[in-house]
Amino acid sequence: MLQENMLTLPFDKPPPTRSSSLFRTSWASSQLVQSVKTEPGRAPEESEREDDERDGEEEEDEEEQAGSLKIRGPHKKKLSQARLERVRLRRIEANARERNRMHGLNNALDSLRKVVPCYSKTQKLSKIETLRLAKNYIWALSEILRTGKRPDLLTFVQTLCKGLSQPTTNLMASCLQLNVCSFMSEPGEESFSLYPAYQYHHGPEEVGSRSADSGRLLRPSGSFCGPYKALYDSPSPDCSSPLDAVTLSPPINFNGIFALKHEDSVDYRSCHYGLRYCSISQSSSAELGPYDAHLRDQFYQVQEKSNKPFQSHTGGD
DNA sequence: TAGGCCATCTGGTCCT
DNA sequence: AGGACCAGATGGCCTA
Repeated sequence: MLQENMLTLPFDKPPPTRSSSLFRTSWASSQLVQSVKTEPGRAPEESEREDDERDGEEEEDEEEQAGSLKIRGPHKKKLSQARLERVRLRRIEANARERNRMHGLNNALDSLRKVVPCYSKTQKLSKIETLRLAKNYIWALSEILRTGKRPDLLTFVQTLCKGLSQPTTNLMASCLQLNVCSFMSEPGEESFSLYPAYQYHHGPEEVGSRSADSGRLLRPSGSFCGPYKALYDSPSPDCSSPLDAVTLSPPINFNGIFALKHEDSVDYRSCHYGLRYCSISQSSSAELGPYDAHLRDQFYQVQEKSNKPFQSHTGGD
């Protein structure tokens, strides 16, 4: 009965390997089944329950044989063999349901991953990063609706990256075909962080007040602020959770340089936002909506600004 | 090797 | 009673 239950685990997955979850599931189930079959090496609590159960049966037998009730004070209710089996079976079924439930949750997260602006089949966002990015994305879009202004591309990216880890931010940059190029900081040279959330936690008056060589200069380059500045003037969604502030990764410090990414480490075809720019770059303005055309223009502007220092940097060598 | 991420198991709680 | 949901514990895998 238990064996049968184990074999009908509701998975529609490839054959189990040692590293697959199905393998682990089957293994865990078989372990449990084995423990039910009172194999040696079973968990202590299992054997304890078996002992309780034996004791219970013996006591019941004694009572039946005596033909009278013996009052021995309060004692815990012993489970019959059949009931014990039922409890264990229910536990196995509950485990299967729980697995299904979590699979459903993961499927929903996968769906979410596909609609946030950074989707890569090869480098999946973690659950927490997916949720954070989705929150930022919703917030950014709602700000666009609220202000009715077109976003500055770089600021939009910064907004999306609020509170995200550095690897995720880098992935975002890759998805947007923007590569974070870190150059040697020069004294007095302005740099900015991809983490505007950080500035919120310190208040606007502190923005830009830190020295560049501290690696924490927070003010974005003014030329990139543009119409999307309204986003900075609004409360950050990240302010709601103190935990977010605590767990916020250190801001990336670079000199405000983005450059086109040439390596193909990310599946751009499946990249939601990147695809937009890929397709935009191959279209004429007439084929684009006003918003797409605007974004494309901004993208080119950022590209130009980004490549300038890069070219001068590499050209100087 | 430590830390992050993940899947799974498990017991508790709440609801039907 | 049983299912859904939740959070803690645990162990495996992967990467820096």
